[in-house]
Amino acid sequence: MDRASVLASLLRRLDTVSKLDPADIAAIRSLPIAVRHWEGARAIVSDGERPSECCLIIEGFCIRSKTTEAGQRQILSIHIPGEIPDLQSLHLRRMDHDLATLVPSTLGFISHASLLDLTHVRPNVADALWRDTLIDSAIFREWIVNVGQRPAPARLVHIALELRERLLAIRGGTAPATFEFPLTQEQIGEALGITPVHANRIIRQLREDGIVDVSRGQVHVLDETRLAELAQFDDRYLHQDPAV
Amino acid sequence: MDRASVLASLLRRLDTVSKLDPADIAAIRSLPIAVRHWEGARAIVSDGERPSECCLIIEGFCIRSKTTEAGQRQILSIHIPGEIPDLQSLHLRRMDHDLATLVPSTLGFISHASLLDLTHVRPNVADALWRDTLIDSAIFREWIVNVGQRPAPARLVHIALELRERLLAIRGGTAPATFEFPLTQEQIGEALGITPVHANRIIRQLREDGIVDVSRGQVHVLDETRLAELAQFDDRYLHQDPAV
DNA sequence: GCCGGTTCCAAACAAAGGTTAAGGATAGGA
DNA sequence: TCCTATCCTTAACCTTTGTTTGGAACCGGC
Repeated sequence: MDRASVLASLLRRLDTVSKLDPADIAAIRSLPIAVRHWEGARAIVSDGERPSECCLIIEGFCIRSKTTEAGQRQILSIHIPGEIPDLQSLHLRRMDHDLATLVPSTLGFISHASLLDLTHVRPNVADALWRDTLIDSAIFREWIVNVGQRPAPARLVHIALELRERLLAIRGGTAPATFEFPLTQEQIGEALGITPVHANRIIRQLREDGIVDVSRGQVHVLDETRLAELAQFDDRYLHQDPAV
Repeated sequence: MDRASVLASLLRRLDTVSKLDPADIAAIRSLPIAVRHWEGARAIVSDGERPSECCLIIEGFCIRSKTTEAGQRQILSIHIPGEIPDLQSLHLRRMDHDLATLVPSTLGFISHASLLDLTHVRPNVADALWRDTLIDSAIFREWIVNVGQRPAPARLVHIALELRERLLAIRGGTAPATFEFPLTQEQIGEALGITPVHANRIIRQLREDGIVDVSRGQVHVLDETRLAELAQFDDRYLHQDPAV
């Protein structure tokens, strides 16, 4: 995925509901972006830092996480191309969590200065970016429900289906039976609030039950019907549809 | 707490970092607000609805929650006077969760139209409100960590200390040993992702251990030192200090 | 082709939390 | 005053998840 098509997917997302006019789109397109490559499993910005730029994912996967004083890490969200996972740093100067790559990635950095400038000159763009951070927030809410209320197997498949849905939104097409899910079992545990040993247990169980196979960084859906029944996934909280 | 002082506490919060000028403040003060009284434990806006106004809490306590298909409720956040718990509805048309009062409350309703208008005319105000929703988001992140990583007793005291800290920010003074915490044990369970029976168990244990007494809608701190040790509460994620 | 690290897998046992069930306290209304 | 509803409390038992541990498989670098 190159820079042009990533900007396209960013623009597509921003354009839902908020009606950007051609000048808004041109202004976003002409934002200065510094493209850099990043190794896998490397920090982009860390808890406590004060970044001066935001990071657009052009290619790859990133995660946000927080580590407790006791040293336990909780993964907060998974991010895909076309997203700006640290947009909040535009108005929250000091990072309260970590952002890191999951796999080797191509990132585009946009300075806070140019983004702030743009939002002040073009209220439509400000609304669209604001809305994007609000969807981020809606995903956090569902993540709380997931970790707080669902049993571990349902937690795993819910997160997997959310990721598939979001990949679909930027790539188009129909829901694939196999898709990328580049987390180790340890990271899956950190996302679900369980130990890696237990993550292994439920992954094995889901495979044996013929529902889904999570392995080697991929998800293979084995039984779409039972998967849907288990996950109880309803995509309304992603606010993808501009009509509603 | 009357309307003027609530607007004052709202303004104080919005004014951190974002530098509102006198005209911005005057514009916020002259927003049309419809004040209404609400019973306790009543819905304000519900999942799926499309509200046309936002709700400023003038007096009382509110909570946001989501209910799964299986009928389990997860409380997502607790809100206090001076906050606008459904500000996100300004750009996310359809509610993806419920907002309800916890106790009898006085609410001030502000139309989306007048708020949108204000943000378009005054970029400073837009930034301040945007920032407010980003802090909301930061609190969700910490809530995920709480539910995902901490054992149940630490979860409870962490939430209690967060609430005390936020009450302090609007009321001023020093941290009180006793403060309001108007949740039943069932609601505490819904907030922490545990059953009411287990909530009762840990509350009793914390009381027996002489750490904290949670009862009759109040928190009484018995041992500030051991409480802090258990909660591992660090208020940085609340982004209250304009200097950092 | 070997080596050291990571990841995955698995079993036995321990602890935390869920379930069910039932009695007791409290407060407002008839 | 009694009645009723809600909340709190407790106990016994069961299920899920954590802990500890060890081994197998895989992979990149030498």
